Amino acid sequence: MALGKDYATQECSIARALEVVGERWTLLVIRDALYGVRRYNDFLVHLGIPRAVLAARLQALTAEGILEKRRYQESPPRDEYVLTDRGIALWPTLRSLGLWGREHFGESRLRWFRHADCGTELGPYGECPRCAMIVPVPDVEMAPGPGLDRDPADPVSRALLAPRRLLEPLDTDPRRPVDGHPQEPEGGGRGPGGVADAASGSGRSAEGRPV
Amino acid sequence: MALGKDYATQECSIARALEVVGERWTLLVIRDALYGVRRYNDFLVHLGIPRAVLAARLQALTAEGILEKRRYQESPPRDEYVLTDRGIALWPTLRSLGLWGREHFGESRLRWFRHADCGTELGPYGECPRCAMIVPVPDVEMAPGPGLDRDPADPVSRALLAPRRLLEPLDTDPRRPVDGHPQEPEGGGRGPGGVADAASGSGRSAEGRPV
DNA sequence: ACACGTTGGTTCATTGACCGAACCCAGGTG
DNA sequence: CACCTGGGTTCGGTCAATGAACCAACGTGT
Repeated sequence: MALGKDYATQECSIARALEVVGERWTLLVIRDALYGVRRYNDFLVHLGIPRAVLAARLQALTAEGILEKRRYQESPPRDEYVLTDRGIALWPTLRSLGLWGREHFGESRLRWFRHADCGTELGPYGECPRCAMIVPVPDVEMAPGPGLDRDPADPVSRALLAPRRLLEPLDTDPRRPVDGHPQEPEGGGRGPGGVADAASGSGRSAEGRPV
Repeated sequence: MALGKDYATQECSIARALEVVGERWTLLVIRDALYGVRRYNDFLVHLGIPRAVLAARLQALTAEGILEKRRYQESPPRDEYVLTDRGIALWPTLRSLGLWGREHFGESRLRWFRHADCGTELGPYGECPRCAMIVPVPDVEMAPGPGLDRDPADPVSRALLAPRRLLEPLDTDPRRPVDGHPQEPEGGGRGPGGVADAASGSGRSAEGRPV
């Protein structure tokens, strides 16, 4: 990896982490993966990243055990890149970084993050203030804020406008069948409806509060 | 800044943040600043960063309001770079990133971070489990762990071996007069009553916040 | 007086990463 | 059989990073 030569002399977990995710685009790829992006082409159009760079990043992240490449259909062989636990564990870091960016450089709020179970907006550490717990990543619901463009050009941004849970597979092609939900085997009335389920919770939006 | 052209199209606070701190070396400079490094030469020898790159990073960080360049002596004019509140606010992000690096790629523990008031090790979000509060950055005490090299080559790493609070100015030159900051004799056992300084009390905005 | 060290830079040639565009290939589709 | 889509690889041009050298202001030793 590019940074290894120099960062290796740093005896520091931060430097070690940056060797893995510190290159350009890498954290944005992981962010997109948290948002549900899984396919090469979706990363490509959403990030506007050069193809060669994206291929290199996906390969490196797979080699580091942050993404997992897996085939989701055979007939025309198609692969998707899914976050592993190691990748999902970066959520607090990205949450923290995004919060810092908004507080110090953002003019208006672009996205809300709420606890899907109760609709309460997450605190700075990804906790639900009402439930007094750290919200598991699949239970974080993402919704567009007032500052977000309501009519983006690319289909991935368009698909991300609907309120949705983190990690929920993004479907930009309606013909593609939704393969069984990897997470949330929870029973309470929350069926494997995917996008439709998240949209049905839009009535809770009034409960969100600005920080 | 280098990444602005492409990241600007990303409507995302994470991308915004990465425009500011996403370039190579930048987060390591901020990490060192949190550890108490303040002088050009100390950054240089500790990071092993090319001089031109360090100068560019320090200038950019100063322009972004993350560092503040200030003169600490006149006779030979000498400047130091000190973290602003905006820079200190990156502590949770760096803490989170370092934790991820250690848990997933670190073989042994390199540093401890404790609540200086009670000696309890910090939790994953920078909180003190015993006091049930987010520990203000100047009250975080850093101590070397078992995996850290006990006899490093450069004087900055050597100075960082002593247990010390974050933001406490590092002094690699014993002749340098300490301006208003009580200086810690090396190797000293330390108690909760110690150092009460840390740069005009910045970073205490979250003091006592329950978690 | 004068050489030399320290701090904080700048300049410069070389290297390496990033960039966009073009090309490629396997497997459908009309 | 031409053409489209997904998922890449290849290739020249550009731009930033690198390390070494140079610079300048000030102090210190002799």
